Amino acid sequence: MRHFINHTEENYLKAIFSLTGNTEKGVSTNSIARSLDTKASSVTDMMKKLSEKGLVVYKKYYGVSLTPDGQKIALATIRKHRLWEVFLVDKLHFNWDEVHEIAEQLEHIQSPELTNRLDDFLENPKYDPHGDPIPNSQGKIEDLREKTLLSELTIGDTGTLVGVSDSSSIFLQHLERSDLKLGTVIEIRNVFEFDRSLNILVNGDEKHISQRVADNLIVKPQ
Amino acid sequence: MRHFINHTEENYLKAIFSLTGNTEKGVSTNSIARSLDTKASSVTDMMKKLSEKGLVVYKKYYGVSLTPDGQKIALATIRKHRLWEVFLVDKLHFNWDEVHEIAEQLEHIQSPELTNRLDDFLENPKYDPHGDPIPNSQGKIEDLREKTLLSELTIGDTGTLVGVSDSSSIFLQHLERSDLKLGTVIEIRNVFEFDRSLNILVNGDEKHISQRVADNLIVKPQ
DNA sequence: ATAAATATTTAGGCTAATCTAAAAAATATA
DNA sequence: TATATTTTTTAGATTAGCCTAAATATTTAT
Repeated sequence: MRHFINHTEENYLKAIFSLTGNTEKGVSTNSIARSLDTKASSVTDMMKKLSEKGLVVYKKYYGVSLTPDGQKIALATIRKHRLWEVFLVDKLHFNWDEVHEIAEQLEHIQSPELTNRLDDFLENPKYDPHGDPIPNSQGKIEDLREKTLLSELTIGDTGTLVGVSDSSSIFLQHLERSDLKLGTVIEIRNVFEFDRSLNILVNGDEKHISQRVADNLIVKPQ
Repeated sequence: MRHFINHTEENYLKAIFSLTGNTEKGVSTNSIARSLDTKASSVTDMMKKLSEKGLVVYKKYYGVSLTPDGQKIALATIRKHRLWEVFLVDKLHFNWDEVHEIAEQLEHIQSPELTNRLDDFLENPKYDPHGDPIPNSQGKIEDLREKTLLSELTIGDTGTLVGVSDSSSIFLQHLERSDLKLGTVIEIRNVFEFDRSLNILVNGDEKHISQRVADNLIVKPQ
């Protein structure tokens, strides 16, 4: 039984997917509302609808989780989003901090054929411009990279920046000003106990970054 | 005063634009309804709305026409549609009969920057895969080609196929089967008075086509 | 010029997605 | 454990876009 999924439903499914993370238990109504900038009562309404469509498991007062079908749609949407981001950066030369809003629109274009051809055109990229892995056409995410947060490293350690946990343009622009891009090699020179801020060596220059920043940098240790 | 224009409104404006053609007078409610596959009463509702937004001139019972603002939006939408069609055919290798539906979705993506960068990426094409001219970023259509319908030519005349009046996939697939693509040179060998059907020479082969087909082929005479 | 046919608008409803405010359930606290 | 706080759901409205059926205006035909 084929369901037609719209824009709005895709956004709800995507939000539930990312809020679920690795945890087992259901996602709260409030957290979904916060993440989609809407009200809890609207979320409740939508959960009833998605539940009837068999895309989420919803029990009153107990939060929601995705069914396999719901997960498939969420992953397909994420796949589209990330592929379009690659297109925007690699082909149209947008900066990595400019692509999110546009990809939010493009991710809702319905045409599996388009998505797969785009994937081929881009030469089947494995990661988007923020280092997030791109699900394959089966919806599977294969991310074999060894990675940790920069804030987990200690003095003397070196890592290559392979991703960011926060893709907001304000954060990405902040990184640019510190010369930090994907692929940049970072060495920890000092960690200050007081506020957990750090001195790092980037392209031969020593810089000072806050814990907040270090917490959002994903690195491959060397 | 910046107005937010959505998907639906863009479709109405586009429909009015193409129904207007070169004529002076307003477009009828019924024709808009037919072209958008909706009801006349829905059109009336929308005309009131668009009229309040200053995008159409609407007087009860007298049909509608676009204001300069409305025309600008219609042309911007057409520009996006045609650029995306070029992308789909030239870069993703879709056939010219497969791109319309997808472009109908892509044309609503809101980002002037995206449109202009796409234009540059495609090397500023002047025509889409069906030979329709692409408005520039100012919304101006510059089509200096001398052209007529194939059905206007007479025996012995030769023309190059530069466009089609009907972009439906059924028609385009029909053309493919007769070896007719943009750029194909066509010579009129015979016109049959009875049904205005014709014999044409295409790539050294003589073919027979109906008047209906000839009426939808736009050629540059030689 | 009048009647018939056609086109358009109005009136009143429907659905999806949202909202606010009130009610109910779950959780935290004393 | 009883009460207070927080979270979630329900109830009832709202808006956009659409619909049908009825009313009205325009156009065509006699």
